[in-house]
Amino acid sequence: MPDRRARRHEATRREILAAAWQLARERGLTGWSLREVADAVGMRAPSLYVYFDSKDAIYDAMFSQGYQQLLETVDAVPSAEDPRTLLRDVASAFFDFYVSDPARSQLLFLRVIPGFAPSEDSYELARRTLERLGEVLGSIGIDRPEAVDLWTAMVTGLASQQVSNDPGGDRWARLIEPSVDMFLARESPAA
Amino acid sequence: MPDRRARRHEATRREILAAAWQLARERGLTGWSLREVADAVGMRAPSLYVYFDSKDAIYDAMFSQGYQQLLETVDAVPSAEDPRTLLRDVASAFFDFYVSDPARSQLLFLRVIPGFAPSEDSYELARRTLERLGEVLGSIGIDRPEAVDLWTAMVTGLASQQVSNDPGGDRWARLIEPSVDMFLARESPAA
DNA sequence: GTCTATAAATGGATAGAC
DNA sequence: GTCTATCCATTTATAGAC
Repeated sequence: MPDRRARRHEATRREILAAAWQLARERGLTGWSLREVADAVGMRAPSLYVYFDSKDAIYDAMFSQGYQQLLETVDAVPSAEDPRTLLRDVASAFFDFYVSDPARSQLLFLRVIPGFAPSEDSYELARRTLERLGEVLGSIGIDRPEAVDLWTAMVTGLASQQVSNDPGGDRWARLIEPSVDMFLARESPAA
Repeated sequence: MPDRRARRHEATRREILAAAWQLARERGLTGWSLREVADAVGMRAPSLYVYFDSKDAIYDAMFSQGYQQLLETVDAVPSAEDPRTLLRDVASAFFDFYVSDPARSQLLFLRVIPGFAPSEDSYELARRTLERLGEVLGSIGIDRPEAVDLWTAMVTGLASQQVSNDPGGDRWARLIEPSVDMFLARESPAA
């Protein structure tokens, strides 16, 4: 049972990540230091290096965790036969995901941190997550790559505008349904 | 003619801003220091304080300059009677503006710099610029606020995806025309 | 695994001579 | 207006004792 120590180690890693997320939400994705993370978990900064090789390694773990959460979010959308229903549900889920944590969205969807690039593994997870999103759209016949690209642009655009220009409001949230209708009118006129 | 000195002062300010833009493009919006800006213009860092009160003051001037450029970009779009033509031109102009300088786009459209907020004046310029954009859309009958919001979300979404997921390519650029058609099909079915 | 101590660098900003 | 000198804070990261 050598797992005892390994499990504790993993738990502490998670605790550190949770503290980093909290700080990122409060002061911006790049607005926190290792000292502050250490304080938040009751450690001194150097001790963090037992769990992460560098600050960028923390960002990388956050990146990975964020895409894991997105994957779960996508998978949690109830399947539906009706394209309109499914599209609305997926769009809402993604929109909420994006808006509920703008710092996370900056990390996952924008290149905001100077010098940081996700590791190979993390990038692969991101790729798989977006691929899954494509599969969900494919399940209702949206399978042209251009259609998928158009859909992602539309939904990320709505969410990004909501965050930047009406934080806390619903000015762009209210446009999800009209957008879905607009999209469907083009992509599956039969429906 | 006390302008001599004032004009030189203004010219140096512009030179400093140009250096800051250059560094922002090369190393990311927040990936540069005052020392580096000073080096780039052949000064020492403290001398910059003759021209700007702080680093945030430089960001504020960049913010203002960026929206000024966007205003000019919008105004440079040839007026057209045909909605489809005008929408395509405005969308392309905005898309190019966004994609051609991602660091500028982060500054203007995303809240990326911890602790920085534009001054009252700069914010007012931003507001006026976006208002102008609304007027251009209004000139072809797109005047419902929801329609304008939907349009901005769509175009910023396309540009943002282009920058993040296919830098240097045209994967989302090719979707501008289809997007405009999709939008028009909804907003002015008569056309 | 956690600590103290400290390196080593960098950051923005100020004081004061010239 | 520009400089040198320097402050003072902060940062990430390492060394080594416990």
